[in-house]
Amino acid sequence: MNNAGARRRPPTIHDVAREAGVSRGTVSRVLNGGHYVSPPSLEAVNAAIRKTGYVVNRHARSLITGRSDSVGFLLTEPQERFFEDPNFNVLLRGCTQALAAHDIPLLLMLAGTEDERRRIKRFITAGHLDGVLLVTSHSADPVAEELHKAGVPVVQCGKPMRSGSKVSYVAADDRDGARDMVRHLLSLGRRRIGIVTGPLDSPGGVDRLAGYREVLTEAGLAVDERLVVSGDYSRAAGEAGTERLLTQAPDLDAVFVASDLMALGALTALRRAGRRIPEDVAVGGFDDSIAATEATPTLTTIRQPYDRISAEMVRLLLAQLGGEDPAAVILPTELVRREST
Amino acid sequence: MNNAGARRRPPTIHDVAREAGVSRGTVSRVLNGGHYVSPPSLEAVNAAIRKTGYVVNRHARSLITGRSDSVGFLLTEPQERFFEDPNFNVLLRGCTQALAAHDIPLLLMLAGTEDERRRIKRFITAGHLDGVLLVTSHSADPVAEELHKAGVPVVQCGKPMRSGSKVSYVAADDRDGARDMVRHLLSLGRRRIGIVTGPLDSPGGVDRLAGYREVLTEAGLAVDERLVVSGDYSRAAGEAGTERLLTQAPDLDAVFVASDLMALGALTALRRAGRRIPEDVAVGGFDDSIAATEATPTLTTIRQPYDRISAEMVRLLLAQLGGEDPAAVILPTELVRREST
DNA sequence: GAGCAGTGTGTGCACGTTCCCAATCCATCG
DNA sequence: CGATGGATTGGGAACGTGCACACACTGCTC
Repeated sequence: MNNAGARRRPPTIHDVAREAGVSRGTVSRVLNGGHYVSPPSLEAVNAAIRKTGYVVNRHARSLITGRSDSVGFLLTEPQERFFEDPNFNVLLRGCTQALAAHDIPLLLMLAGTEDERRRIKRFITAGHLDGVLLVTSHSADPVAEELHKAGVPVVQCGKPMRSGSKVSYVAADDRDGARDMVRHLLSLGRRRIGIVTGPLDSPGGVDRLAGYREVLTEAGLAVDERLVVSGDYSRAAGEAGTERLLTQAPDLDAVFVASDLMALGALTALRRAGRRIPEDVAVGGFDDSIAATEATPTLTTIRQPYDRISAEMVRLLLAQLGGEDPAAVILPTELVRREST
Repeated sequence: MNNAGARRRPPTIHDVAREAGVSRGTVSRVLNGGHYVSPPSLEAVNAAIRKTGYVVNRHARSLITGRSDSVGFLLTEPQERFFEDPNFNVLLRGCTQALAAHDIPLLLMLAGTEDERRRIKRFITAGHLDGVLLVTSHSADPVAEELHKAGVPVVQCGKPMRSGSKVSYVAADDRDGARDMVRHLLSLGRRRIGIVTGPLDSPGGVDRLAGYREVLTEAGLAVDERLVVSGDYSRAAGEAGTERLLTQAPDLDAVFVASDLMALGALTALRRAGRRIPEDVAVGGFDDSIAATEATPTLTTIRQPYDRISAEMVRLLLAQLGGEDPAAVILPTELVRREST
């Protein structure tokens, strides 16, 4: 007889208690920190756990504690963006690993359509999740606020649009990063610096543009509005935006593109227009995603510390679960110089 | 007073029963299919559910049913590959959505290191998951077999290495796809066709190579071993492999590269060697990933129906959960012609 | 030696659900 | 008219755990 496939009934806390010669209560105490347990009991229980192969039943525990000991990773973004943009993956992996270190499973929730959003919102507010890590690039999204209002701990990636919001978030210092890049371009002697911005309904997009304006003004250069076009971080937008720039200001000698993915599009557009990079036009990106090193030429960019961002998101969420108040973390960026400037 | 953040106690099945004027049992029956419930009761219960906003407590349910009503998506792959290869994302999204349609949450588990593998294996075999969707590109991986032996339903993406295995899997018809591509290259008049294979410890890699050999032999061409090098689906391997090909067989006029990602590397290597694509060397990829359309020139490739693959994986898993036996599904591929040939 | 504080241990209850069995109702049949 | 049986309903028990409480024991103080 082949009985592979027949799952045996897993050992319970009772089995462990019997094996160790103690009561359920003592086993439970060992499982939850080991306070008020004598050394002999502790040892006996641990031995029994090893022997029986006991693993706590999370459902029974959750039923009584009211916690689920799991968190959700919510991505509210059109589906194509998820494939196209490697940054989501980096964040997803970072969060998964940071949580794994705490033995907390991560539930992946993709809310592309309005229908999915509704379903997911109901799932979360039903109390099936202790908290939510939220990733979205158009931060006007009300979902963070809604979940927070419903009493669900949330940490958002990127600054929320509404300034009065009490939602936790982790973001890179967009404005400072933009300043660094534009100063770098100026230091190369470039004076006609264009910009393809991020979405201007998000603080990330707004702040990068603000840094650009600030440095130019500071350098005594008037901001020429023909050098400013807006995009949405996608590759296609980078290409289209750069084409507009070339039309509006054919004399540009540098472009600051607010995401690496858009910068790839910019390279395509510039090459098609016969401009050499970086000789004719220097190109600066933002993110330092995997795309930056794979591009030809490799891309000078502003590095966002994604590994730290995901680690901080998890840290803030766990802190909230521990009763602390929501908080904000701004992380520094760094200029990475490569061939495109 | 601001009491946002105070989660109210959610309504239970008792509340619904009281509201509807029936017993818990009746509510439970409505929740689980509505058999043996009179129309008036059914209506009353549904009204009460709407009124109270009741959502079933999955933990309490799982505790008694022994099911968790959630499945895991397990990726056993070095971490970099997860970022680099867009195909994983496509699969991940496909599975998430197919499961969402059944209201089944997906837990993401990334097993890059040996330590993570152990932790995850313990988690799964502890019964916290009803089943596992497994994605790996080196299918010699014993984890599928192990989980299956432990009684956990598994569906693997890609054919397992061990032929005696009873593990469910979904795969594209690798051999047939390879045949189509090589026939296509032959039809263009190419006669010195190189190949950069996938990992040869996986059926996918082996089968694509087999298809290549088969068509060449069928066409009366001897297989020149200098035209065969092996890779691992990564971009870097594609570049290195193509360089080796150019050294071993400088007269090649086409390359069949066993993944689109490797094909990107091949384009780089060929361009560096001064070969025009497709005039001097035609390049054919495999996958039809997002990379294929973003490459310059765009890539002729063999389309793997990823959307159908993920849908079938979920279907097979749910079938197993319903008591059906493991099964295998092979899906047809399709040649997509673009600029590189 | 009684009282007390602190440590260690066992037990009953509750969490919210499903499952199972018994009870009831009603229509049909002999 | 009683028996039969299917449809419908209610309620007890159980799932495995954490928590509150009661109790036992120790060592110390007065």
